[in-house]
Amino acid sequence: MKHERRPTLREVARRAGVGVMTVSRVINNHASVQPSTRKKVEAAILHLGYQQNEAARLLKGQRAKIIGLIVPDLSDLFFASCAQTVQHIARSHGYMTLIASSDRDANLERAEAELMASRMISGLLIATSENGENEWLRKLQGPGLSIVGFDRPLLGTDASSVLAENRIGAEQAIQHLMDHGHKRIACVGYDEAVHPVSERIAGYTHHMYAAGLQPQVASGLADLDAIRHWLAGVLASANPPTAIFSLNNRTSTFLLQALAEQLVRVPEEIALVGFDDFDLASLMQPPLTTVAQSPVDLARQSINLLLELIRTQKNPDAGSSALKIFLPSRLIVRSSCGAHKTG
Amino acid sequence: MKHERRPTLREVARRAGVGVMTVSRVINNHASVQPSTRKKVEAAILHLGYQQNEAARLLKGQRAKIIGLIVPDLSDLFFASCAQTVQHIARSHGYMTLIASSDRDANLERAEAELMASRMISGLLIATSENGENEWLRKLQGPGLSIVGFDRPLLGTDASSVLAENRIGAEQAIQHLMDHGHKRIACVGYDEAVHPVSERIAGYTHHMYAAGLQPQVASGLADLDAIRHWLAGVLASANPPTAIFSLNNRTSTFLLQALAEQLVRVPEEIALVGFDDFDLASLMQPPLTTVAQSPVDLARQSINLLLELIRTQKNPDAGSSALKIFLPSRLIVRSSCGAHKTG
DNA sequence: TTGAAAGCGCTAACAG
DNA sequence: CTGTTAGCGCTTTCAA
Repeated sequence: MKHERRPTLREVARRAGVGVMTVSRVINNHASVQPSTRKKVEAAILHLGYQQNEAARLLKGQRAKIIGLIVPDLSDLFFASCAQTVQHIARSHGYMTLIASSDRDANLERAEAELMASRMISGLLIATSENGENEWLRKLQGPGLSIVGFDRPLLGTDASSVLAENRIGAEQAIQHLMDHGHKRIACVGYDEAVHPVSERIAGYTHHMYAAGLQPQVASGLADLDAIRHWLAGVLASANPPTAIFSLNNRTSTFLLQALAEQLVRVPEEIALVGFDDFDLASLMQPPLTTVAQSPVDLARQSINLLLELIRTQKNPDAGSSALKIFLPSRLIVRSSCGAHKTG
Repeated sequence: MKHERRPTLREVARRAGVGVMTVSRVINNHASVQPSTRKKVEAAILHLGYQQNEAARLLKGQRAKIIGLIVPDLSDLFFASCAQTVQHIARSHGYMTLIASSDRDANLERAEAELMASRMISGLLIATSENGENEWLRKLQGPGLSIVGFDRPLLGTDASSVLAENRIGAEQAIQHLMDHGHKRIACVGYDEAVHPVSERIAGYTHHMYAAGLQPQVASGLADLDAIRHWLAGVLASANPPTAIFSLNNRTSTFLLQALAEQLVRVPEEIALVGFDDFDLASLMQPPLTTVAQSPVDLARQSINLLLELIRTQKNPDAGSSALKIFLPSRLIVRSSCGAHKTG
């Protein structure tokens, strides 16, 4: 089989009996082209199966019809769902998606972002792992490259971001527990440096204080053993908590496991509410009450915003400040909180 | 802030006091360049922070340092883990990764693949959703574009693929159940048209026959209600199965749920082994015995093979046939199969 | 071993 | 409204 070169603009032009610029104009929906001419050109394009050569466009300084997506960890189901949605919507707008995991490393994230930028992507969607100010990002935000943050704000830049209502979500959870009479509510988890988690902790803490209760947060507990150890400790204390607010879905399942091991009945002896819903939450024993946030909604809003920025070429150079869009979180009441009685 | 153009080959050449071609040669490690010249050029490159302009290279017919990855569903944890690994290894070799979900649609898959190919990617990694012959893929396999399949073979092409031992995995599971005295073993699941699942069914069926037992497969059961209905049916039958082999991890969890609802004790009354391990399998009640296959290994082997093909530019045009690499699966014995006693 | 020239396919700028 | 020209930054070809 012979290697067929793809037809070029020139060939289309010749076949349509016009100049190359006319064809270029037709393709880019530029200015006015006589309808009759346009017809001829379109016929030729169709006949030859012409497709733009992006490399040539790039060389002329145009942007690639590609958006970049950077997440902390692609094998995290939350971000995987985001990626699925982003890619889906991007495609429907004619964009392909370049993906990268930052492995929770701000330096790697920066390197990936710069690599993407050097490839002339049109937009960058980023769930940053940079917990501090993001100075380098500002420099990438050149003309033509739109940037949107999601799940975590882009501190120190004027890029907009789409975030979940982590504070309010935590308050909902705590309030629910309070409504059921709990006063000693512990807060457990890890990754407290990342924005969503720190917001949850803040929501918890403030809400406890507001109710005149003493917050009690145990952070840095990332694995089952750490949870076991912490649990044994509080169970042996004078006034063990009657309820636990778990900051991550991993800790939620570990807590369930550890509580079962220590023969603590949930929710009778200790109630549990976890942040972040997950597939199997309803199949746990007992079914887990969670604060849910939808990765699909988050991703949809983010990519739509990004596409909108690309379309309008709104360069926030003019000192416009970072817009923050918050998405609601929702308390899904199952059994582990004690609101429904199990068996 | 002024928009700084990136330095070009010409500028490097001028600074080094040589011609552009010399610089190009240095960059591409071409033929012989006088060491002293090379030194000067390298210094200039470093000083100016020169980076290649890929668009220009593409225009000259070179391949982009990009690999494409197509999976059926990015929000499936198995494929998400693959994506994470692929991207990780690709990056370490200087490649970025373009990703797409085919949404289990062979036509969409084809469109994505062609789009990627038209972007001059160097390699394509694909877990195909085309259950039949893959004629169009053959045409993409031009010179310069290497293709590797993973998880599912690329039928009708001479592209190699990396697969899991689905048949043997199923046999392991069935044999384990037989070793514990089970004779009436049902096989339940869905997606029986996709290669890995059909292989599991084949493994199950053959192994049952080989042991002189009657296979009993119920397929197309994709949700909890379907599972419930099926279970109620078999429980009411004259000779209900004493063990179930679940083809998908979704069905495994649904079965656990349905069995609990019908007050069937696992593993005492019915034993259960599921295909595909997952994060929470060990935290289920009872902990699930599963046949595990590692997405990380699968992805690693696949991307490494692909990178090797790219490196050697092995064009299988010469009629070399599709190589198939099989990765072992592993039976993880927990409690649901009855080998360990719970409580 | 090195350099000069040609041109990949496209679009911006200018002519007509 | 339409066509011509001039490169974008690189690599291939050919000459020195």
